[in-house]
Amino acid sequence: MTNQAGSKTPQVSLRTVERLSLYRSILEELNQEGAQSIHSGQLAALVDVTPAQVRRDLASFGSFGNVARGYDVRRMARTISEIIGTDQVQDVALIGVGNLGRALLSYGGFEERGFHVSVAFDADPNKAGRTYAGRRCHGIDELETVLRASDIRIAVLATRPEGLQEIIDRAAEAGVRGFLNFVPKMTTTPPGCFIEPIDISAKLEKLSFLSRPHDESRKERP
Amino acid sequence: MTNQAGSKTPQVSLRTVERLSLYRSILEELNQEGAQSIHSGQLAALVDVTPAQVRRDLASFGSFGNVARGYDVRRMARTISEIIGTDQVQDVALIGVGNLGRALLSYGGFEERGFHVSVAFDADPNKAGRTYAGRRCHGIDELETVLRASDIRIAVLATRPEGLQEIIDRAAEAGVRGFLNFVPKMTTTPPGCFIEPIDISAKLEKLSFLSRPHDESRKERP
DNA sequence: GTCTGTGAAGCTCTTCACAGCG
DNA sequence: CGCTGTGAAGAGCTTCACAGAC
Repeated sequence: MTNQAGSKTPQVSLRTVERLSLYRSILEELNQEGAQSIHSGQLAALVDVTPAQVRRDLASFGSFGNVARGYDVRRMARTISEIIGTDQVQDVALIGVGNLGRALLSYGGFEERGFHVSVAFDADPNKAGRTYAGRRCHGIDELETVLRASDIRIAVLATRPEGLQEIIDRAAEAGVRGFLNFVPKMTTTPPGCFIEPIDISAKLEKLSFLSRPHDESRKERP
Repeated sequence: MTNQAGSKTPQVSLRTVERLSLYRSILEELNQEGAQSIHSGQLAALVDVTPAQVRRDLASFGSFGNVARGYDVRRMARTISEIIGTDQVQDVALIGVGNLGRALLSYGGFEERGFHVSVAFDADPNKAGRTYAGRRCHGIDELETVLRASDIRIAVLATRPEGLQEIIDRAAEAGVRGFLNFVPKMTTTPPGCFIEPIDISAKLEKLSFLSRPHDESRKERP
């Protein structure tokens, strides 16, 4: 299927990657339940997309389907993990230990999916040195040192809006490449980095728009 | 540009709505700072899209720009609020008062954007009756009664995965149309409803993919 | 000159539909 | 048969580029 000659282009589209996460968690479940293989149509029904979409997504990094049996559940889950980069547990930093930050520290869901929040930071001197959900909270002044020492590449941002950009820039300088940003504030992305914003209020606004009284004529699963 | 003859189709695309949220929060800020009007290029720079995109988005619900002055900041913010449906404060229900739920209750950002978490529910009988961040927590058995009494149309889901679908179906039955779902579990959307999933681990997986070592040749702002 | 609103082009992602294989 | 992988068509969104207004 010839991507580009001898190039390093993986050419998996972002939309595809987002669905790969879905496929993987479903496949992981199926594997638990003892399923060996699955057809594109079945997987499609479980994640609510078309069978063609599933086939294309899975074919986008090579062909793994067997005509008779469909896709090997275990193998496909493993392959997706390798593509995403979660075949080994990754350490993640949490910056900002306020209400949301503490909730994230207590949240068990990350571990299941291959992420471990190993360090926490907060600008508040009263919080630095304390322990939250088993993790010691460092002061912001230790940001570079600790990030570098732990070789952290992904950080979750849950600070106040003030000074956010500076924290991003410093973390990027210390080797962090991906930021999951819960702070509703526009940011500038340092070169080579990626910021994934989660603006909860914006999602509510989207829902508000969708669920206004009128507005027949719209699909349910946007 | 003729949408459809005399129909009520607003035909604002979902992508556009998501950007409208952005525009609005920026416009609100600008208004605070005393700005009267703004050009598409300036707004575009602030939200990191092309000027053409801004013009098309804003033109998608009628023309409001003045050639000389650009767009009226105050008026545009108000118009967007009307489109989204946040021109009046909307009551929102929180279902599930665990770590994440409590963090959301303490989060002040909703009020600023026109949402008020007015009621909370939890399946745990120990939590029902207690008060969190000033809101009384109801038992799940009161779901229909309270939702109906408050005429709630949007709910935030932060429960355990078990029983999630039943809660969604019951809430939908009680008039809720939009769900902001933090629970990482596949759900079936009741007819006429909208579910906006926020899967934090999936976002981390996306970042993990993007920030793998290789992978030159990719834009920074996905 | 500057800036908006918008046809038309371009691009990306999705779906169709079928060859090929077991 | 039924299913995968995929060229080709389709749908949707973005950008270009320019007419018209000032």
